[in-house]
Amino acid sequence: MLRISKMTDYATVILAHLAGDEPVRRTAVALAELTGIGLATTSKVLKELQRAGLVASTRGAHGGYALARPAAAISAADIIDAVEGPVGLTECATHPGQCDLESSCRVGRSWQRVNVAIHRALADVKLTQLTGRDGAAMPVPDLTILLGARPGVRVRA
Amino acid sequence: MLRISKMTDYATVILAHLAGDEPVRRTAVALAELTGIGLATTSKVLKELQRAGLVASTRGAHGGYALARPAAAISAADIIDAVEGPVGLTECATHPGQCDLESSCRVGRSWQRVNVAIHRALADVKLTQLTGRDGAAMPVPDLTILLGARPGVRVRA
DNA sequence: TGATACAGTACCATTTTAGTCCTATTAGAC
DNA sequence: GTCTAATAGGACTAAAATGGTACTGTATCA
Ligand code: FES
Ligand code: FES
Repeated sequence: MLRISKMTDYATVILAHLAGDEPVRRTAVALAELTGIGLATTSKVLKELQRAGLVASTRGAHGGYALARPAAAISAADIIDAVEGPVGLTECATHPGQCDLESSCRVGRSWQRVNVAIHRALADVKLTQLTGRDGAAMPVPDLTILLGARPGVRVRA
Repeated sequence: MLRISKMTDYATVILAHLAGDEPVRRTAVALAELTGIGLATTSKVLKELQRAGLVASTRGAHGGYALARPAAAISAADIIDAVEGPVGLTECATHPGQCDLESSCRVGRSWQRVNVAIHRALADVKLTQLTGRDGAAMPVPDLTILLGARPGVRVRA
């Protein structure tokens, strides 16, 4: 099945430790100890998250990292995009026209649609849900794979 | 974003060429020519598809491959599983208990649920839809990410 | 029995991933 | 000011996954 990278998993774990009940600021060292992930790696991940704007950093003494926005406003899709970059579901999807098979292949577009559908689904999964601290059964994101829809026939967006 | 492997894309292209209006049987060589994929690679993919039970093979003269079931009964999930194996979304998901971080990490389970949700979504996307030969806007799989649901609270399954 | 076509698998090259390390920069404390 | 705690940004390496090829064996049919 589809796979998220280890780094993305790390990122989630780290973010979860920053998503306390009120906003906390923690140093990379502290987070490394809390999570059990190697310091260097923790640091690397945090830098990526900061570049992507998911965490805010402060340098110098008493510095550290904190969530840039509330946990409820950070989605699984955000995390994945931050760590893994915006690579598409298929290779052809990202560089259209580059693929040799494109002539005999009517498949690319479809995968691409699956792609956005999944992405959209993941965008509805918030960090609060990933950490499990989100209380009772929440309003379920009514996600609909719109693969079948002809272009423009947006179904239940 | 999440990525399917090139091999999976190949598989889809190949399957698409087997999914004519009525069941066709084609040799690996023919499929390689039709699709533009290298013969060796085509062959490899076909073997995997046959092991997974998606295509049926006949050996010897006049042999070849054909779909093992109607295109409408083959899903994107089937294809991915066949080619990429049953690896989970996270590493921890597949070998529970193996992960060092498992103590400080309450994330694994959640990803796993995301995993099954996506898998379920992909199971509703049929080969007919991937090839685009499925006529008008089809009944949309009413897929629901059930991440928020507490265990047992199955939402709109 | 020979030709055709699949089955299995071992193999290699390339790319991607995971992880480390080093240097620069910023902020605060004394 | 300058020392120290912390992040920023890379370069770099080792290990694994991926994509692709080749070879050997086996089944089927004319
Ligand atoms: S394989 Fe590249 S466009 Fe379909
Ligand atoms: S990282 Fe392995 S269980 Fe969460």
